[in-house]
Amino acid sequence: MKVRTRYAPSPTGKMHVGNLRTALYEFLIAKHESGDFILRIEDTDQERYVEGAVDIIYRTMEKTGLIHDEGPDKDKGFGPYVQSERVRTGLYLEYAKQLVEKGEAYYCFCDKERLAGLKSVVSEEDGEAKEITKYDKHCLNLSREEVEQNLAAGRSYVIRQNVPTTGTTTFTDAIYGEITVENEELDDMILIKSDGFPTYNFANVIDDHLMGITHVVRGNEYLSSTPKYTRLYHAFGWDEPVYIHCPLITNEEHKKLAKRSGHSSFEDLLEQGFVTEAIVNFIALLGWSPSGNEEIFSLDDLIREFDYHNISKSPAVFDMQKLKWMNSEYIKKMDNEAYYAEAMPYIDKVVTKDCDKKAIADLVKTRIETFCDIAGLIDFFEQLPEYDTAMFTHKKMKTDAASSLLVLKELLPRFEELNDYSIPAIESLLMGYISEKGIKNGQGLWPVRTAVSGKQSTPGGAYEIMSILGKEESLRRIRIAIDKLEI
RNA sequence: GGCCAGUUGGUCAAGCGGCUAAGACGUCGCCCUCUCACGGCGAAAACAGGGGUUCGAUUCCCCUACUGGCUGCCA
Repeated sequence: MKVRTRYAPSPTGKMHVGNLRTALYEFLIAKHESGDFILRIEDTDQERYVEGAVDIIYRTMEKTGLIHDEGPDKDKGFGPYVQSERVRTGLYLEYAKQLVEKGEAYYCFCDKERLAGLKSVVSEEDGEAKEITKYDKHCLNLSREEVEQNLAAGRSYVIRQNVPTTGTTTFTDAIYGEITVENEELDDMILIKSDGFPTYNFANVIDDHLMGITHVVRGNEYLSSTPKYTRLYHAFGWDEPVYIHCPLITNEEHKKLAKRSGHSSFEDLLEQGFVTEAIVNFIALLGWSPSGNEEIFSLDDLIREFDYHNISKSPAVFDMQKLKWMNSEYIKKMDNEAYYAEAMPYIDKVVTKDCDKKAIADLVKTRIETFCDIAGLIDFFEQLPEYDTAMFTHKKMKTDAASSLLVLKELLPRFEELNDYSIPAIESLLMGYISEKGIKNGQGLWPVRTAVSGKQSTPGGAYEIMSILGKEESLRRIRIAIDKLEI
């Protein structure tokens, strides 16, 4: 049987990394087996619907390369692929009625007030009070006539699943194995809401079946409601898909990754200067591990390597440090054209004067983890910072204020005469001077680099910096240094 | 509170009855070096606790602890 997976997001805002990982795994499972990957929009909750969220989903999937074979924009006959459109066909209600006929579901006319009366308050260990509701099957006792009357009278209703109060329900998850729960623990969940829309819990089962989905990937948080889905499949006489529940992704405090973490969404990460491929690579490895020791994977590599059986059971902390490392690996491997295109906007923001910005980009390439790091490294090209002459004293370089002053004063006229400020020309001038004086490289180069940058550490050395600054600015900075040192 | 699940170094993780318990990030040290990086080499660092089963448990079973999830006309 052909593998068919689906990514079924609710359009409620940004692309959470947990959702992105789910989409990625669904995509990889399908593509690993040359199967179909379907996009279905689950917008059954109009209250949470966010304008533009669907576009974010499209954009993210395209940018990350998770291209779907079927979806709202690529109807292959299983559509519509948007649940609100499916509601209009009346299909969910039809299926719900089938269950009512079978005694697996029932109409419920209870109002909010009665439901509220069912709540029992329980106090958690941390002192917080929690309300718990379990429906008491009150409306299950309604006779067929009473139901008909209520319906005819236009009373507001929902349709609930009828779960037996005895026995157990068992399902199998590909990661967690066999899980059995007491039916007593299962609430009669709502299938059709009073606004006529199906709940996620119901629509999800119907659509997965109708669309021929073979593997369902979703977060661990659905593990507890899966028995209810199993009952639904059984009630209809349908085969269940393979369930693949993924461990949660948490923040450093081991709490579910929340919006305020600042790196919870794909968009946040892009803003923070991360490369799309690195994000995808990193997320793939959160909760899944390949058979070998390799960690850098392109999407194609992942398709080849991915085996969902190796998904782990325990939650994974979203480790920014490792993402940064991985990002730096991707930056180092980028070809020049792509790298310049990405880096240039960040450089332009800091360096406004005319100079060889590609040279700046080159200097910074092996020194950044994210593109946002660029600004802090190259600010001195734009403007010589205020600095203290103590910086000229360096024990290991065997330099101090006096020796530096001497070096700079001797070098100044030579640089004034020099017209070719290319790296090789500057290098030969400096190295010529150093060997002529019989001093160590550091003794000659440290003062120059310091003078010309005004910083303790810089990307690149004296040659590179002077070459980028050009003759005029280099001389100006050397003279400033001399002035400072002479006081 | 109830139910479900999880627990290998700080983090991601391999392991699937017998190993000096991989690898990666991070940390630290050394080398390279005009600084910072890059690169190279190396070090420290882990099986939550207690019972079983077994000749032998990180691996299997039970209990405890801790963590997380669910307990919505949200998904």
